[in-house]
Amino acid sequence: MSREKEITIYDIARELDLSAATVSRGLKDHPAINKQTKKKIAELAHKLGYRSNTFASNLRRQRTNTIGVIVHELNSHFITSVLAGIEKVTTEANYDLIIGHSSETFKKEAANAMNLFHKRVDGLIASLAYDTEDLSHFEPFAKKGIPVIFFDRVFEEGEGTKVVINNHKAGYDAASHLIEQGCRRIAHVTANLKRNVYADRLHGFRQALLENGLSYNEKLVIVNDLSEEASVEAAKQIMAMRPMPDGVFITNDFCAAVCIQTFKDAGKRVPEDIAVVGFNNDVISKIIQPKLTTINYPGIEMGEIVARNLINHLHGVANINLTNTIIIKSDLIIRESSLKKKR
Amino acid sequence: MSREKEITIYDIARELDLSAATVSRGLKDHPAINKQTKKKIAELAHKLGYRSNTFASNLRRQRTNTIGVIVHELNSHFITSVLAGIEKVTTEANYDLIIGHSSETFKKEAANAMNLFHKRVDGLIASLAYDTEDLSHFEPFAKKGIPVIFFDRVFEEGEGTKVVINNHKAGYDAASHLIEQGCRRIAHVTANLKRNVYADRLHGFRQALLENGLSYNEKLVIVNDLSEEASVEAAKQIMAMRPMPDGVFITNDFCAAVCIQTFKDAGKRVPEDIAVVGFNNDVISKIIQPKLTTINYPGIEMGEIVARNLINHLHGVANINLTNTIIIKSDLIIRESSLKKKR
DNA sequence: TTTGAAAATGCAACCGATTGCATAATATTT
DNA sequence: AAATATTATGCAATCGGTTGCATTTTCAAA
Repeated sequence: MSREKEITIYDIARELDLSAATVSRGLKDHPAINKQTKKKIAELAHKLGYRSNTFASNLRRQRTNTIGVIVHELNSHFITSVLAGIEKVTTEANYDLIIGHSSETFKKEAANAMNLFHKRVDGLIASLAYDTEDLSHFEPFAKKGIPVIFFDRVFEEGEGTKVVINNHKAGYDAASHLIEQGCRRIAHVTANLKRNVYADRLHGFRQALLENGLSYNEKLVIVNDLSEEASVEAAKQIMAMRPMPDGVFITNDFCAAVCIQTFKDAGKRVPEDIAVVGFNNDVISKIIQPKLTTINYPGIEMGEIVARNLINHLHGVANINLTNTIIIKSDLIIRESSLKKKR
Repeated sequence: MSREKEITIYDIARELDLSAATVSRGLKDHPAINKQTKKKIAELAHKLGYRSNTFASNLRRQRTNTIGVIVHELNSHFITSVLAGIEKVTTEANYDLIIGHSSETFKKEAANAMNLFHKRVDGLIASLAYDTEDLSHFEPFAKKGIPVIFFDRVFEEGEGTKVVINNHKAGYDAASHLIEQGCRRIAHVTANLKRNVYADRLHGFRQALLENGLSYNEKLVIVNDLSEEASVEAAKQIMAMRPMPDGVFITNDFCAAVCIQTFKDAGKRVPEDIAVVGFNNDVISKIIQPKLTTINYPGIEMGEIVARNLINHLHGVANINLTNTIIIKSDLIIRESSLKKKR
């Protein structure tokens, strides 16, 4: 394990009988440097295994070329898609990424925010945890003028820029589809209504009912934490409702999958006895039986849009403080779990 | 957006009429500094909103207190568990984490490795991509004496330290269980046999067959890439085998779920017509119908062990170059998909 | 009061890349 | 050949924390 000495621009400068300034400029293709010189520098740098010292550079330049991302979880298809989109754009723009996840807790979210703040990210992208109820942990960023963009799980009253899907429309579409399939008594399983995504979907859901002459009944709305146990429980509650609902809009595919399983275990048929619409278009939606009708989020596009906006702001070609909300469209994907009418 | 000035130790030193050296030592609880002084420093630092400049510190100390992690994917329960374990240990030891994922391609894995190398991580933890066939991209680390530990997907011939589960035993257990359930013609769906995890499972599988007086038939072994399409295809191949196998050991839960679905669509009953054992104990294994018998990896423990070993090495209290392989046990979790004998 | 040891603090040289400004080298024009 | 413009390079300060060694302060022992 022979520890090689670290090569610096000074080593290169000495060997080529140049100044460190020239080497520094040469390495980053500065126009004032002679092409021949640049070539010699690049070659020697490569030969010696030179690697730029980011710390020295960051220290001097007072920026990090790093963007922080805080997500509520990693193990969802949607989130990894968004990350892929962010990654694509940031990589192209030569920014590094630091990803933190909050495991859906406010505490870890705040800790992550502080951590990224201390790491001096140039910008931050965040999706809020399940129980986050104020944004004070992002204030240090605002004070230092570090841009923050929220996506998906946002705080509607909050200041910053937000990128979301039209959750209201998604809820409206889901309910309309169920009604169109002949459902007349539709339940809804959702989560923390303080979170915009869930509240908006509920509003859309409700509007669709009312517009179609159905009544909106709060007793048919179940709020839980979308865990496995809670999902089983929700399914049981639904089956115990009298009369039993003939359709349900469940705001999460995993939860929907568990509910369907529970329905089936109890001898109910999906979609005949009860039609189900989920949310997210997670991998699971295509594997379960019957395949799940769901709402598709364009994760990659969302990630790209978020990242692009942030980077444009950092480059000064746009200002996110002028934009407030960007809405991305989402689609209903119809599969068997909701098809009462055979086509 | 008032951009606050950044506070440095010099600001604190000036205000308290101390030297920067004392402030620096005071902030990190150096024993030579007077308790009163430390307190004053800490208070003022807090009051002014001081944040340490990592770049200056890293530049001077020539280390980063950062550990790099390269995984093949993020969206698996196993991987996120491992990450949680790593995170726990590294956080306690005050190390930061940079996580990169290769999307199962060698190319991205190598790019990630270079990136982490340039970021000067103090150590690296990696699980190899599907198609990685040599470890030359990790050589720069070796040359600089930066420790690298591999987990799960490793290169058995490779130098470095490895942490794995006993894949041979897992394969053996899976096959033994199927045999014990009365299966006599058992197929196996697996992936790239150059990857240790798959090769070892196959060996164990084979040994169990032979020990139980069954013959090992290569024609019953399907090698694919575990994608959705490949899984459907594999299931069809199995159904086309004559006579059709009465059991199958599939080395991935997702693939197993798709196969089961395909079997059911074709009118085959699981486990009556064909018993299925998966691998990973992914969330999905509990949702599908019938629930999937599978092998459980202790992800969190694996992450903790990997991280602990790395950090001990960095702290000089252990030397990973002396250890070669650490094997963690795994268990067979029996659910309905393999239970031919009713209990 | 002097002395010695222990405790607390300061000095100053790093770490390596960047960049405004000055200067040198070369090319172009009179 | 001299003067001017153009191109290429160098000087030196700067970013902010760290650390070996020197120095000062404090306090107890002689």
